Amino acid sequence: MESAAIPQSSARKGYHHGNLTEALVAAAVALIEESGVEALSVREVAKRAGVSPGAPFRHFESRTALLTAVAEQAMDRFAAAVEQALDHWPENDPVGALRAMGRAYLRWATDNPVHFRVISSRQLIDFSGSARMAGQNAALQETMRLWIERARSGNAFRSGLDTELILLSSRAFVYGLARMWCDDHLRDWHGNRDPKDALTASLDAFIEGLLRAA
Amino acid sequence: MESAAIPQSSARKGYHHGNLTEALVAAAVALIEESGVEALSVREVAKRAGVSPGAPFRHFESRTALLTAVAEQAMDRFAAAVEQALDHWPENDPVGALRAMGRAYLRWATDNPVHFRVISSRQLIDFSGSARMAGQNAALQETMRLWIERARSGNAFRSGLDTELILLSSRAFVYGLARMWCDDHLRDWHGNRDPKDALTASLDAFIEGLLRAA
DNA sequence: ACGCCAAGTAATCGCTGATTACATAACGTG
DNA sequence: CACGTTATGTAATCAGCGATTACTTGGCGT
Repeated sequence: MESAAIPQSSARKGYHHGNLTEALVAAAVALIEESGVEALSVREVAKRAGVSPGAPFRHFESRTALLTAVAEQAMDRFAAAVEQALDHWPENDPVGALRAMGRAYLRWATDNPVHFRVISSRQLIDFSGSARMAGQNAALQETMRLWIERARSGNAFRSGLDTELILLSSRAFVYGLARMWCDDHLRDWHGNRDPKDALTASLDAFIEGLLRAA
Repeated sequence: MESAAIPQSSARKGYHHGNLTEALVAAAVALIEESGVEALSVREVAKRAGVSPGAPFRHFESRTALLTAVAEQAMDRFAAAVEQALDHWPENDPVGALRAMGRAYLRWATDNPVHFRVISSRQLIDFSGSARMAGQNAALQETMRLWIERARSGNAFRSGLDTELILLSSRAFVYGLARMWCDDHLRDWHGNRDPKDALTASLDAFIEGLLRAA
C-alpha cells in the first residue's frame, strides 16, 4: 500500500540496481500477497525487480532466506501492531490490556492472512536462523507474561491457574482463532454474526472464562 | 505401521501394476511422514511404486489431487480416532465427552503432526474438491455440537454462552493447541511439565473456564 | 589513473509437474 | 478362440524452478 516506500526498479542507476535487497523483499511481499507463499518464485521476484534470474542469490542464500527476510519484515509489522495497542495502557487494567493485545493480534492476522501464515510457520521459513524473529517472538511472549502476572497480582484469575498455563492457553486460543481464519476454516461459516465479530466475541468469552467468577 | 495393508510393488502381475492407485497413496503417505509435505514429489512416489514418472497422472490429475487423496485417508484415521473416543459414552456426561474428544483430537495431532497439517490446510490440498473430507469435517462438528447442546441442556455452562460461540471457541482452542505443536511453537518450551501434558492441562483448564462456577 | 571487489549477467545443471504419442495387456463379444 | 476396444503402463519431451558457475561490469578508495 505504501508503494512510495518501495524502491522502484527505475531507481537503477545503470549496471547496478541501487538497493536490490530491499527491492527484492518488497517484490516478494507483493507477490506473496497476490498469489500466496507457494507461488513465490525467485525468478518471478527477479523479473519484477528487473534483474536477471541469478541476481537475487547475490543477496539471499536461498529461496528460504528470501522468504525469511519477508517474514522478518512482516513480523516487525505484526509486533508493532500488537505493541502499539498496549501503548500507555494503565497498569491497573491488566485484563483490559490482554484483551487489547488479543484484538490487535486478531486484527492483524485477519488483515494479513498470508503473511500471518508465513510468520507463524516453522516449515516455510528458517525461524531458528533468524535471531530477529526469535527475539521479537520472545519479546511478545514476555509482554504477555508481564500483563498476566499483573492480573494475577490483582487476583483477577480463577484459582488453580499458574502463569505458564494461562500463557500457553492464551497463545493457543488466539493462535487457533487466527489460523482458523487464515486457513479458511470459516468458509462455510453459517452463524448469525459476522465472522470477524464472532472471533472477537469468542476472544472475550475466553478471557471471561479465565477470570474469577463475579 | 501396518505395512501388510500396503500393496507392494511386487504385487505387479506383469505390465500392469495391480492396484497402483492405492500403492501411490501409500507411498505418498510414507514419503510425507519421512520428509514432510513440501518434499512430496510425484516422481519420487512413482519411483517408490516402481513405475514410470508419468504413470501417477493416469490415476491423479495433479500433484494436488494425489495430496488430496492422502489427506482423505488421513482424515479417515483422524475422524475414526476422535469418534472412537466417544464410543458408548454416557449421555449424562457431556462435559466428559467433550474432554475426551479434545484429548483424542490432541493425541492424534501430536502423534501425526505432518498429516494433521495436511488435513487442516486449505492451501496444500483441494478441500472443496473433496466431498469426503468436507463431509467428515461437518460430521465432526455436528458431533461436537450435539454434546455441547447436551451439556447446555444440563445447565453445565456459564450463562451468556450460546452453542455457536462455544463451538467456535472449542474448535479454535483445540486447533490452536494442535497447530502450536505441529508448527513447532513449543520448541523452546521451558515450562515445568512435559509439553504434551501441558497441552492436556491447558485443555482441561479451558473446559473448566466454560463451566458454571462451582 | 588504476586496480580491487561488490554486484550484476549468461549459461548451465538437475529436478520438478505436466503433456503427448505410443505400447502393452486385460477384457468383453462375435 | 480371435478380435477390437479400453484401461493402464512407458518414453520422450516441455517449461519452470532453485541453485551454481564463470564471466563482465562499473563504482570506490588509494
